[in-house]
Amino acid sequence: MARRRKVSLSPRKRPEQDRSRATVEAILEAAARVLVTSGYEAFTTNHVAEKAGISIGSFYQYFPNKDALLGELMRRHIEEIERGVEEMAVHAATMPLEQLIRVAIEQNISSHLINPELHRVLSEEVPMAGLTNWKATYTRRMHERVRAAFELRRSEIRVPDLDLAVYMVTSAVEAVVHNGVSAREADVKSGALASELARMLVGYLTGKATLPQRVEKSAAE
Amino acid sequence: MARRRKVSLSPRKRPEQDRSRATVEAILEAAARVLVTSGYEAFTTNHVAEKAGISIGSFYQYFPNKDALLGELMRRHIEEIERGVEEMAVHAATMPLEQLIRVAIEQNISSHLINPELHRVLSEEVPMAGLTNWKATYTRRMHERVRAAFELRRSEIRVPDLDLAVYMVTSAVEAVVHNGVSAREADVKSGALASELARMLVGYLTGKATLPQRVEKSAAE
DNA sequence: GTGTTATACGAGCAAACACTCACATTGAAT
DNA sequence: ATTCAATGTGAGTGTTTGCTCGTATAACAC
Repeated sequence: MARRRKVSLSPRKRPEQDRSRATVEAILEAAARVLVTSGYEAFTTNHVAEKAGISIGSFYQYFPNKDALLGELMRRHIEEIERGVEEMAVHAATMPLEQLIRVAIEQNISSHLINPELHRVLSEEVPMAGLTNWKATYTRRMHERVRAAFELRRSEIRVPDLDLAVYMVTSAVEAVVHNGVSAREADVKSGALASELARMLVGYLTGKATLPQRVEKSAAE
Repeated sequence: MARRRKVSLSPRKRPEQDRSRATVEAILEAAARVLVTSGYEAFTTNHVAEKAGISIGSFYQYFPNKDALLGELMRRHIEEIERGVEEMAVHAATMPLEQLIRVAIEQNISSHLINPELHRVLSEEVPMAGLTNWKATYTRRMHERVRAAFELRRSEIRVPDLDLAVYMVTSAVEAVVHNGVSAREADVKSGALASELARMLVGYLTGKATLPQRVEKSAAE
């Protein structure tokens, strides 16, 4: 691997005409496709350029280096997720805790289903060293959001340390959903995983555990 | 990066004399040290050999390729963890559910504290492609263990689907502890994280949530 | 001692890959 | 029609790095 020299992550040149904007989009699409179908191992600048149907020279007209491409890809992916979260948050602002939890879990599941394999590769395979850590920023923002929502419902919540509770809940939801998308696909689709997770978290937060509902033979979706 | 040719992961040659056994140990120690101090990026065969104080030629006497070194490192790490789990399991075989959960959580925390940074690098940075997936095997074994423990206590547990519950519990514990070791270090040390996690899981499994205990100003440990 | 095997060495090979550069083509404004 | 900036090209360069192989030394057997 040749040493990466440049640290700049911003594009070398702004595309001005439609032709070049299309080139940039083609690169980003090909990049996502390569990651999804062949994993990070096959993610080389030459390979992406080839799959995008452009020359390697054109690639470096718009991206200063490989990391910049990865960064842009990740930025867009997170942007897409946060759009969904934002919508949900507005809509759910006044919901009671129990319903809020349920809606938030379903929102998280939707995020994971936008492009599951891309999401998996981006969060598991791509080495974070050397590129702005989008994930950490996303986690922090999510933490703040959840904390605010909990504070509005503080009287219902019985935990010794609200910050710790926020950490527990976000960490558990993310892991259970993230792994569940591949390991418990059926339960994700039927809604069983979401139900169980909601029950777990509501019980934890309110101190009043609810008994599991009988789940119908999944006539869902 | 030169293409990796060999697929064999077993050592090329067995060390027979003490001298060579020491070489192998030196390599493995240096490898762990490199991963911990400089991350996977700096993990090159030449670099590891240099840090181990041996020549690159000697390295390839005992490891057919780079992945074999990573594999052996991971195998040993998981072996160490499973020794601890095994001990705990014997000791906790007849405990009531609540206590079992608590002990298991503390066991998981111990595992993460053996060598936290090595554990982090191995599970987050090292690319799994091309090396026997130890993690999947470990997860499967853990799943079976937990399932057996739950079946022994089936009457206390109120969930619609035991397998799903096993997945939820293992997934949540692993994530909360794994991330907690770096993100909530103080709460891990004080035991607050373990308490909260236990409360969460017992409530989820039994349907009877316990109220949070007043946690003393952490005179713990 | 002599022969044999295990161990150690490290210069250098071959492939991979990020990235450059000199040149070609396109498009739009004048 | 001419000009010039925007865009596109791909062979080639420099570097990294996994790994080999010819050779040297140490340990052991007799």
